[in-house]
Amino acid sequence: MEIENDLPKTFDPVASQDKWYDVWMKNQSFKPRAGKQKKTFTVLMPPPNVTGKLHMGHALDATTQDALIRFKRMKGFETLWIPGTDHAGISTQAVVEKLIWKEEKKNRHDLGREEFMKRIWHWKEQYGSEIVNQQKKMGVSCDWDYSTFTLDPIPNMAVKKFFVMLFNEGLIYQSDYIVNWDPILQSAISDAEVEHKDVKGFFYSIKYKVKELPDTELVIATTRPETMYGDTAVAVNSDDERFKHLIGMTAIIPISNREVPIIGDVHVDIEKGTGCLKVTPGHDFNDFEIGKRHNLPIITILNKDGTFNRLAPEIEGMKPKEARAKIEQLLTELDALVEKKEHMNSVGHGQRSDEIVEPMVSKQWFMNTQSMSETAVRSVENGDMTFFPKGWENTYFSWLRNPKDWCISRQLWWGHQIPVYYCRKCDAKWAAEVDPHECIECKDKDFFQDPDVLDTWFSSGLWPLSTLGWPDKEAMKEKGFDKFYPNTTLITGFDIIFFWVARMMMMGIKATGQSPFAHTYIHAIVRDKQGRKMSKSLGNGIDPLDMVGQYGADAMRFTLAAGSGYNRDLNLDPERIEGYRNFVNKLWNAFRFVYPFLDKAQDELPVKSEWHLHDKWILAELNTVAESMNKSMDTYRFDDACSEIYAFVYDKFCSWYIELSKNILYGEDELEKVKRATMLRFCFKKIVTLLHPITPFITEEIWSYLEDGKSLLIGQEYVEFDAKLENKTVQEMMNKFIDVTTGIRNVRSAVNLKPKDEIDVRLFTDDKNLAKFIYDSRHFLKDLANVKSGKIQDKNKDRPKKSATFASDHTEIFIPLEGLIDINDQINRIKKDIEKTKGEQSKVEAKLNNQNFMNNAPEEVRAEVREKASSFHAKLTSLNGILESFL
RNA sequence: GGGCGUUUAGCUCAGCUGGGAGAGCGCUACCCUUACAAGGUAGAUGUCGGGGGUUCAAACCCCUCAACGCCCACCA
Repeated sequence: MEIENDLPKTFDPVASQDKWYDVWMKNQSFKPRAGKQKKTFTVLMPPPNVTGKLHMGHALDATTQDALIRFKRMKGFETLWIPGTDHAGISTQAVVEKLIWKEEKKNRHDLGREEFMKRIWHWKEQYGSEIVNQQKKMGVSCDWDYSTFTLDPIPNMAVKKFFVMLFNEGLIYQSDYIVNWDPILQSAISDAEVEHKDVKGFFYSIKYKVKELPDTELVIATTRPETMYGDTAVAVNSDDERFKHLIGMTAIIPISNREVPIIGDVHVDIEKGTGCLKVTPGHDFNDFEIGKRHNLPIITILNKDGTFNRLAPEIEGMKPKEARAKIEQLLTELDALVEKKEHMNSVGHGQRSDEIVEPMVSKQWFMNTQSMSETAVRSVENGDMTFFPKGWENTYFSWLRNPKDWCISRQLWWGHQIPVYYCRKCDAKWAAEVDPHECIECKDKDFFQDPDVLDTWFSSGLWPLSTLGWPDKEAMKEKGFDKFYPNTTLITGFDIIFFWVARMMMMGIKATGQSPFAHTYIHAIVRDKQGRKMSKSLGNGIDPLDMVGQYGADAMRFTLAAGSGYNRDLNLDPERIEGYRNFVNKLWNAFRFVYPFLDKAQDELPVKSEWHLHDKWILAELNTVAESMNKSMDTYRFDDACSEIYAFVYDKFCSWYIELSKNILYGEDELEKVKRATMLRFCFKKIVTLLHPITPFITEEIWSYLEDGKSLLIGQEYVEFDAKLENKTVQEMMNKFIDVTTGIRNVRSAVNLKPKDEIDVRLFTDDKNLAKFIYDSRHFLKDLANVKSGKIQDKNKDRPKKSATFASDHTEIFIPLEGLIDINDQINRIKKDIEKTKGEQSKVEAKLNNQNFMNNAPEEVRAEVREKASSFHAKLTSLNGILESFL
C-alpha cells in the first residue's frame, strides 16, 4: 500500500531554525511568565566580548544554559535568562586601535581620548552585535529586552556606587606598589591576568666586589643580570656562616660601579644559587618586599614600553632580551661573569598580550579583598552557593583563602573611568557617584578625574546586580530585581572561577548581603578530538556556525549536551555531530511514519482497559524515561539526559513500537487504527516535549504538525513522572518478547536465511504469561522476523527434529528446516553456547557454595544470585535437551 | 614545591552509596523490507594503567608506582 507523504525524506534544519526563532520572538516566548511552580529561575549569561566571534566554548555555554532554561520554563518556573556583552577593555581597544592605524596611520594619542572613545563606540554599534546574531542561530531563548552592555549607564552607576562605597570604607586605596606591567598594553594588570610559562633561560653567576675587603668577591646568581642597574642592595642570609661577616659592608655593582649595602635577610636561601642575592626592589616582587623591610630605595630602570631608560645607559632603549646579551658581553669583558648555565624559568606573561610582563613600581588603585573573600568562602561552606560538580569548590577556595589585594586600575581609555577626582587648587582627592561640579573641599572648579579605567572584571563582578537595574531604584523595580536576585544558576567554564565567579560572589555579597546565585554549574572546556585546546595557532578550531550550517543547530546542541556532564574536558569530534544529525533525522523519519495517520488520531487517550499490551509497554517506558530525564536535568547531567532519550527513541520507540504499529496501521481494523494513531500521536508529543530543551527546532517543527499549529511547544508543560503509567510486569514481558524475536532473527542469520524466506517457528516455554503475550502478538512476528506460521507449547512437549534452534532461559526456539541445514553446524553452535553458559553458571554457583558469601551478603543480593543460577540452569537444561535430540 | 584531575572496547566517553563490564562512533557479514541507506538485521572486540591491601565480593574503597593533563606558587 502506498501512503501519501508530502514531508521531505530528510529534515532540513536550516529552514526550520530561522522560522521558529522568529516565531518565538514574535510570540514573546522568552519573557518571564509566572507558572505553576510559583518560583523564579534565573540564569545569567556570561557576557561574551563585543569583539568576540562565537566559538565552541560559547556554543557549549549557550546550549547548556538554553537547555536548562527551556526545561525550567516548561516545568512552570518563571524563567529569566539575561544576555549581554562585555566591553572587554583591552581587546576591544586593541582591535579598534589597530583598525585606525591601518586606515589612518594614527594612534589613539593622535586622536585624543574623546575622539578615540567616539570611534570605539561607533565600532561597537556597528560590529559589536555579531556574536548576538550568532547566539540566535544556536536557538538561545534569553530575554533580549534585558540585554545589557557592561558600559551602559546602569552598569556604570553600579560601578561608581560600589567603588565609592569601598573607597569611603578605605577598602579601595591608591598606592605605589610593584605591579605586573604589560609593556604591550602599557598598563598594569592583576595577578590573575598573569600566566606563568616555562621559558628556557640562563642562570648567571656574577662577581660583585666588596669595597671594604678588596680581596673579596661576592658571587651573585641571577637570571636577569640586566636589572643590575636597579639593584639597591646585595642580600645574604643572616645565618650564613660564609657571608654573615659581610653584612653592613658595601658591594660594588659591576659596569656601573655603583655602591650598595650588603644586608642580611631571611628570604635568602642558603642552599639556593650562590647564597648571595642581588636586590632589585623596583623590578622584582620578592626584592620589593626585601626593600620594604630594609628601607631600600627603589630605582625604576624601565620605560612604560618595557625598554630600558637612561638610568641604564649601556642598554638604554633596548628590550630586556637584547639588553641581557649586551650585559653578558660587558660582564665578560670585565671578567665579572663567573658562570652561565642553562636554566628553566617560570616567567609571567600577560593573558591578553602574551608578552612577558615586567614587575614595575607604579601608582595604582587596589581593592582590599580580605574580608570579602572570607564571606565569599563562608557562603559556599554553608551551602548558600553550591558548585556542580562539587569538586570545583576547591579551586574557588584555594584562591579566596589566600586573597591578595586586587589591582583594579588600568592605563586604558576604553572602560569605566575611575570615579576619583583631584583638585588642582587644594590637593583634595575624593570619589563621587555623580560627576562633581566643584572641589569637595575648596569648591574650586579646577579639578580633574583620574585618567585610568577599571579592570574589566570590576564591572563583570557586579553583573548579577547591574543587569537587574541595581543601583537605580526605578530600573530595579522595572526589571524585577527583588524577584530575580539572587539568580538561580550560573553556568560557566572553570577557567573563570577566579576572574568572575569569585569576584561576583565577593562583590555581590558585599553589595546586597546575599550570594548572587544559588548554584554554579561548571561545564567542560571544549577541546579537539585529540584533547588539545582549540587554538588559532594549531588551526584545530571547529567553528560552531560551520557545524550548524552543515548539520543543524539541533545536532550541534545535542552533541554538546551529550558531551557535557560533570567532566572537565569535552573532546569534540565532528563525526559525533554527524552521528547526532542522523539521530535528529531518525526522529524526523519516525514522524514521517506517523504523519499520514495523524488525522485518525483523537485528542484523548482511550480508556486504560482498551490499551493494547504494547501501548501499556511504551507508555511505561516513556514514563521511565521521563522520570530519569527530570532527574538528570535537575542535576545538570545533560549527558545522561541525552543518552536516556536517545536510547528510548531509538531502541524502544522506533525499533519496536513503530514496527509493532505497522501491522495495525496497515491493517483493516479501523477502530484499532484510530487507537494506535492516537497512541502514536500521544507518544510523539511526549517525546518532542522531552527533547525540546536540547533540540528545540525540530521538536517545535514536529509539534506544529502534531498540534496542527494550534500551540507552541516552547510553552508546553514538561513531561512528569506518572505513577499510573508504571507497569513493570508488561515491561518484563515485552523484554522477553524482544528476546524471542531477536532469538528468531539470530537463528535466521546463523543459518543464512534470506530476509525474504518465510519460516515456521515452534516455541517452547513454561512461562504462561509469556506464552499468552507472544500469542497475542503473533501477528507481529511476520513483520518482525518474517514468521509465516508457528506454535507455542509447554516444554514437556516433543521438539521437532532437524531444526535450527536457539535457547534462552525462558524459551526454546525451533525452526524446522529439514534438508536445509547442516546438523553438525547446529551441534557446534549449541555446544559453544553450552560452554559459555556453563562458565557463567559456575561463577554464580561458586558464590552460592561459598558459606562466607551466604552469611555476609544481604538477602537481596543472595536472591539475585539464586535467580541467576536458576535461569542459567533452565537455559542449560534446554540446550542439553536440544543437543540430545540432535545426536 | 602544593593542589586538582585523568588512565575502562580501535576512537570519544559513561559506569551514582562496592554485588553478573556499558553507550555512541568505527569495524565485519547480510539486506535498497512500503518512516528512515543520514537506514535495517545479526555479529566480533576489554588481564577496567601496573603492583599490593581491605572485603564473602573491587573498575568502584585504602596504599603504592607509572604515564598524561590542568591550576596555583616569590624558587633568585
